[in-house]
Amino acid sequence: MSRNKKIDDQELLARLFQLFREYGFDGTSLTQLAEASGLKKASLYHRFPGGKEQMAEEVLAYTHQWIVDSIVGPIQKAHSPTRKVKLFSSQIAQLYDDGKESCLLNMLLSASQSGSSFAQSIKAAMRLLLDALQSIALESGFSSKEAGLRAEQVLVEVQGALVVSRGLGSAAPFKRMQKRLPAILLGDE
Amino acid sequence: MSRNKKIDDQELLARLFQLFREYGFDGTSLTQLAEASGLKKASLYHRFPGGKEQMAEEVLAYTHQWIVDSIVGPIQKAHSPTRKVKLFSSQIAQLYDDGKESCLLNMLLSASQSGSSFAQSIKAAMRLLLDALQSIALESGFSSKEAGLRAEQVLVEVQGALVVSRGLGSAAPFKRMQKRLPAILLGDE
DNA sequence: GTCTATAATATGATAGAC
DNA sequence: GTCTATCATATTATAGAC
Repeated sequence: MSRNKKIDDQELLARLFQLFREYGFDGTSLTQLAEASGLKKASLYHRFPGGKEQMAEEVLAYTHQWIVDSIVGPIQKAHSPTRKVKLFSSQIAQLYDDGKESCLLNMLLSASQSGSSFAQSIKAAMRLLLDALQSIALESGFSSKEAGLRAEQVLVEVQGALVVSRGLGSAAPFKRMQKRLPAILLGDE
Repeated sequence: MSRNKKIDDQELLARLFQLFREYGFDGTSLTQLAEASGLKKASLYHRFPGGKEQMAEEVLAYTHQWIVDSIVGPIQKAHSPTRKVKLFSSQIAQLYDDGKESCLLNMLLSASQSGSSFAQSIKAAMRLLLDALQSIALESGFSSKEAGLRAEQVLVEVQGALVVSRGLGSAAPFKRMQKRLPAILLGDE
């Protein structure tokens, strides 16, 4: 029934995701989005009647689901806090290509005030990550409050490492951040 | 001799800085830059023949100097590592308005690949901060290598806290990050 | 140094055929 | 669902008067 589609929704969103995360909302043009997807502008508007803004919103939803499927899910299934941290570490390394790629949430934060409601989706995605991280710290024996603080610290370190790694043009800060994660979440300080 | 200028260079750059840091390079239009500076577009081109790109480059240079004058300088003059950390903490709180404002370096990182050489200026500014932070850790008794790592960790935490604070719409992560700084740089862990 | 006026182009978006 | 063609507007940038 939907074999008329030149490109399926998942692959389409994946292509748009790449552009928005590299150039941000304002830095990405419909021409780029059309080229990357292999569709003409008018076709993109057929798939996203809300235009560029809807594209970015759906890319955010796509990212939200990626976090659920590739971070939250696997972590829940892992059998020990140590394994969970390792999983988290390897999954973000994949998502950000060892710190060479930026974070979509950070890139769309700029356009957040521009009327649209990216802010809400960004906040929801961050909360998703915070909850997953807090559950690890809880299982490690920390109090609920302390686990929450450590989850936040991890999110801060991840986001910061991405900025610094890109700023310095080196993956080293990201990798060193990865090494600090176990101590923060498991408490081996 | 330059009382013909409607607005002096420092004030002009300060206005452009505000826009670039809030909306990024692509998100800031010449119309906005003109309005914020009180100059017409053509006048902006007279001051910045290289156009918007030159404006952003000079704003980066302006930021570089701000770091030298308001971070590096005061830290050098402070008499103890504890005072230096306090100074750093209060200066970044001022620069980022307690985490409510974003970092120009992060915002211009997106446009870095777009041909221009923002990357170099961003890297230089980060190195400036890293050097100042490392000098504090060194004075605290850490080895050169360990001091370098802790300086990097602080920069990572600052950048990350800004992203997370804006993402969650709360100044709390930034403030909690500030509380962690003394332990990292002075070693009270 | 600043201005009005304007150019050249890119942008987001739509109409209508297939 | 995708396309060609097109629109209206916003964008960066320049020419030339004051």
